[in-house]
Amino acid sequence: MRNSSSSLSRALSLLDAFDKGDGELTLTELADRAGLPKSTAHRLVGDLVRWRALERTPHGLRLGMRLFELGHLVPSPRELRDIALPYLEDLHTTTRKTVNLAVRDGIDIVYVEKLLAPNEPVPHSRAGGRLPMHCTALGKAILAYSPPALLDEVVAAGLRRMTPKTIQDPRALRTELAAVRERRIAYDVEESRIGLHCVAAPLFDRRGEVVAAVSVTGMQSRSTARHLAPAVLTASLSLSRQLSA
Amino acid sequence: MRNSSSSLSRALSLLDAFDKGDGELTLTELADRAGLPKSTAHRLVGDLVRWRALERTPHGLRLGMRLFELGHLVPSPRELRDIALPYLEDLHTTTRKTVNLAVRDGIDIVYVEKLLAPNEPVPHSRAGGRLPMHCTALGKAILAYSPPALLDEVVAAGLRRMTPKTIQDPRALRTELAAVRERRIAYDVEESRIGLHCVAAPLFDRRGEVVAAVSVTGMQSRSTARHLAPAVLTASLSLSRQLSA
DNA sequence: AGCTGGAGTTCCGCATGTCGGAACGGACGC
DNA sequence: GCGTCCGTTCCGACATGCGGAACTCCAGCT
Repeated sequence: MRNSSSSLSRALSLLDAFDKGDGELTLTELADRAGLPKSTAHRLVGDLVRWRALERTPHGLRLGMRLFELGHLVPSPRELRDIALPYLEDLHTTTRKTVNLAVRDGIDIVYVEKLLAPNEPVPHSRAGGRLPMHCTALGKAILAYSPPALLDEVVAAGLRRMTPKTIQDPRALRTELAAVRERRIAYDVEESRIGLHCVAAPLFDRRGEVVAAVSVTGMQSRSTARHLAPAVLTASLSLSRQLSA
Repeated sequence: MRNSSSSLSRALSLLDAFDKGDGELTLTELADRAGLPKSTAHRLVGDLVRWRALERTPHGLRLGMRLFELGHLVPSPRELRDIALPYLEDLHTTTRKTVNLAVRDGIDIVYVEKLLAPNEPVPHSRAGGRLPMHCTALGKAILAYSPPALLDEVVAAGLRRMTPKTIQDPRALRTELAAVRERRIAYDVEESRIGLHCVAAPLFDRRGEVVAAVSVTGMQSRSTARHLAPAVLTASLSLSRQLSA
């Protein structure tokens, strides 16, 4: 098995152990999660700490500043964010809601930027966070304009149920996406989290391919969501034009 | 030499090759920068691509989304940012200037968050960016309240000249830091970039140790900088109190 | 076309660096 | 003072990473 054999991929599996929530792990926990013998983990961790992918704390290990730095250098989200930020801010000040920018990554979306609504408490997603496409407005906006093969992938991976309202039937998802194409707007009606509504619109690059989506979220009713659709759509059109320049 | 011998550190040196500006490199460039034979680089890159630390593009390789994700999970900046954001926003709306939050990393500061002034063009630093401590208000604010050994390290590393006004004399730096301690405010008068003024104040955790600093920047004159000092100081005190909770 | 330079990829034998069980040592907390 | 769970060290066997060299492919010249 070429996959887990190389010492590099063993080391990377150590880093993977951190994306399930907890910010701090002991060496033993780390070795267990990564499925490595303690002594192997120990040696690899030594290198990772030296490079500052990991940091030692009094009680264990956690991800280090080097990863923070590199994460901010990743070109695809960085360039998109730099262009989009002014538009997102406009949307934020006019709607006074939480504004999101996300890109596709495999069959998920990854949040690139999130401008929080003033009073809102902790959101359930964050910049750098990942959610499935089928249950988010952002994801559906992107999926609706992607090649059909992507939808097949999403369906094949299974439409995981996040709330009682999550779309789980592939046929229902198909007709939903057709509706999205008609409006150029996608909704999420408590499909990723109960109580959460969201309106999103796709963003296209100069080749006319979907690369990302914008959304406004955090409202309580379906009707306010509909009410905000024009603002989101307008922002998405301006931004797509900017991305084509 | 244990350092460059392990295959893991070779792989990490490939990632290091990206932090000098350019977002996209060819395999050969990458191998050269990392000082590795092409065939070795090729094999390692294969693993990194599989893990999505790197992505292949038509013309080369660039940092991948996995690093973006992990970068946002790094606890120390993340937790600080989450707590500080509301205070930064207050400072931003009241001053209408660019607001920065940075932590110390070795003898540099690393920007954790940056709220841009509305009209300002491209700033010279960004979230995830790194600058020396001795030539920035943020750095001096942190350095002034750090153990003396740190100052020695900074001096030993050499006070690199960024502009004609950069402090290069260790004695001058010492007296400057004493002044910072007296005011609880640090200034940067075109010491990191000509035309750029900055006011910063330190942030303390519950143990009374400096962990970070806030600043307001982007003004043209020394007097407006002085004028904004009370706002920065107030924000830093509130924030320090919050960090102690 | 034909050539040339530089890109990425493949091959394969050598030996180097990795593997991991097991044993050690230290810090808690019961 | 005893058990437990942590991190660290050791070392022989061996698997794996190493990298020079050779190959292919494409783009741009002449």
